[in-house]
Amino acid sequence: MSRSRDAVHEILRRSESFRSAQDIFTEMRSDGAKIGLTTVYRALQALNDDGRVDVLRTDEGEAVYRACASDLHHHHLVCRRCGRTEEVAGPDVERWAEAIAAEHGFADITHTVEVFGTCASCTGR
Amino acid sequence: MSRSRDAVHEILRRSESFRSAQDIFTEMRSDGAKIGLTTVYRALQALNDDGRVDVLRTDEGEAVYRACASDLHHHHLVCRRCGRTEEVAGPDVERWAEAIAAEHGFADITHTVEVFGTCASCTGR
DNA sequence: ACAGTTTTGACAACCGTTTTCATTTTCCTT
DNA sequence: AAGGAAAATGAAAACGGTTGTCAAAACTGT
Ligand SMILES: [Mn+2]
Ligand SMILES: [Mn+2]
Ligand SMILES: [Zn+2]
Ligand SMILES: [Zn+2]
Repeated sequence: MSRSRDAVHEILRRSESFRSAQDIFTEMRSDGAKIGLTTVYRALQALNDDGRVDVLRTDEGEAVYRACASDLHHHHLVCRRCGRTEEVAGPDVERWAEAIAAEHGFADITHTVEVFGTCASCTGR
Repeated sequence: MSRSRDAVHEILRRSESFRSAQDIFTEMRSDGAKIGLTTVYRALQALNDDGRVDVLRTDEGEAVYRACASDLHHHHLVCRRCGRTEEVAGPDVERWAEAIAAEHGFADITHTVEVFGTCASCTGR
């Protein structure tokens, strides 16, 4: 797997915010690329397995993807209006998750933390 | 809306962990209740609107529900093995979310924080 | 060039959720 | 109690995102 995986990754790297599979598919097609929706899904899934993209679920249950800017563990601050996304580090949250888990006897911890809000430029309008 | 909403709420209150709509529907039917899947979905949605149940999405995108033990804002510590769930308060996380959002000029903040791990009794085996 | 392997994409199948709509139940006014 | 408006219900169809199928196409090394 390589040709189309790179193409999908490239789209994601050029994107400002999270994108859905269908969304990516549509853009590639209208750019003249001859790619199938299935392949887009496969590429996204492979990229995610390799830790090169983050995936998160919208409240409506759609999976949206974004190329990670940093290789390190991080979280997201997403504008619910325009989709703009900041990657933020959260040492405090990490510690909290570990502590609260230990306190309840839970091991082998992972966590999901997403913050949603209205970004500065969207607040103005 | 009332009869079936209460029934669904009751199922949830008796449950130890998060339950899916289909799951609840199956249990109610095999208990002899004459209820439709649609009504279960409507009940869950109403209960969630009223803040009486929490909903979260599994990694597979299925919505799972649980009656809130506390009326206050809280988060979840979920055993990925057996589904056991603890409700945990996180003043530190709340502060962190507010701070990180303000720092980036985001307003009108909400956040989702879920911690997954293996609970004490599941670790033993 | 050849055979073997991997990748691809049109299409169908899937699964959870929502919509539709006709029927039933509940509630309110006589 | 009777009648009628309003809300609730459920079977079935529609929907939307995702995954599976399978034959064709693109690579791989020899
Ligand atoms: Mn990221
Ligand atoms: Mn809860
Ligand atoms: Zn914005
Ligand atoms: Zn457990």
